[in-house]
Amino acid sequence: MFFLKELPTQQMVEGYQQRYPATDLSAVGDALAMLRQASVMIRGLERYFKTHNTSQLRFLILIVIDREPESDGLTISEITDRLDVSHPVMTRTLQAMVSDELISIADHPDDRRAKLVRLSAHGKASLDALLPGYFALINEYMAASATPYG
Amino acid sequence: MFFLKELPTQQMVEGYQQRYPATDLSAVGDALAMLRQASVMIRGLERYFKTHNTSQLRFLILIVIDREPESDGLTISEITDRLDVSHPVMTRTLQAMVSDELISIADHPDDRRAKLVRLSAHGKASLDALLPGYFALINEYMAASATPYG
DNA sequence: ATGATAAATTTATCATGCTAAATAAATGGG
DNA sequence: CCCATTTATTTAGCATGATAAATTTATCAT
Repeated sequence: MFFLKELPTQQMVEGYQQRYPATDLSAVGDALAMLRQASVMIRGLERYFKTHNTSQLRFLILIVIDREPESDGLTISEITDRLDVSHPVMTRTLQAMVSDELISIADHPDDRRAKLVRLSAHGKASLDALLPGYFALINEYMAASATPYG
Repeated sequence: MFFLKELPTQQMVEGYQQRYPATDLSAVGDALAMLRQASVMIRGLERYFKTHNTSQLRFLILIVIDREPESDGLTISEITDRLDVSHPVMTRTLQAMVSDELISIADHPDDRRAKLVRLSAHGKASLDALLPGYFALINEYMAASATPYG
């Protein structure tokens, strides 16, 4: 998360420029603006998920399972590979999602170390219920941030 | 933080489009790409701060105090207003920074509820030591993500 | 076969974000 | 002046991210 509410003024960045001449000023300004915009959006999305008693991570877990319909479930490691979180966080989150009956976790038929995670009907329904609001919210944020007049 | 490593393919987004026709597809694609880019950058920046025994929040606290040289310190609320974190997080972080002698916290002369936070010489030196690498890292990320050939 | 190494998952613990509520001081209307 | 409200900060406790290390099973070279 990036916390700075008011980005540095041009003047301030130029002050740093004098001290650190190798810096590409416009790149820094663009980067800070992007970090701020992304942070505001992520906050908005997390708020949306929270009002639906879920979280972005849970939502993305549902998505990555759902978007590979040809495979019969994914292992925990496969899900972790596709999402940039640590294994312990994945373990804990999946266990909570089993409690909430969004997914099922079964033994892997070919590898006794591994487990297969599958969407439940409730999980699939939950994903379908979340998607329209998710897309709508993203569209709102992008429309709000579009530069007027080009 | 946005965790999805591989963004949805065009095909997949179009699949959703059929189900949710009001969605602006290109805006969603742009948004997901931005969220991912920002997340990767924030991770890189946090890693940078961690190798210097600090964090992005501490760094930004130093910055917001430093960038108002005309005022003799800021109150805790003023710092919190400029950075988008909760008051309890600010309290805890400032206390740790006092322990590390990066800042000083003194009674406010005009308001006994409030406190004045000032940079110490060590805090100022620490900020100066962090800035070049910070700008360099941002430049790297922005250069890496610039679209080749336009 | 067996012993070393690698892979999948979990446990333990820490770090850092949050909200709700407590405390203390300032402010402002009667 | 005094009480109600507001403001500044802190305390308490929860949620969710991380890393390090443990456990179990698989793989592979001998």
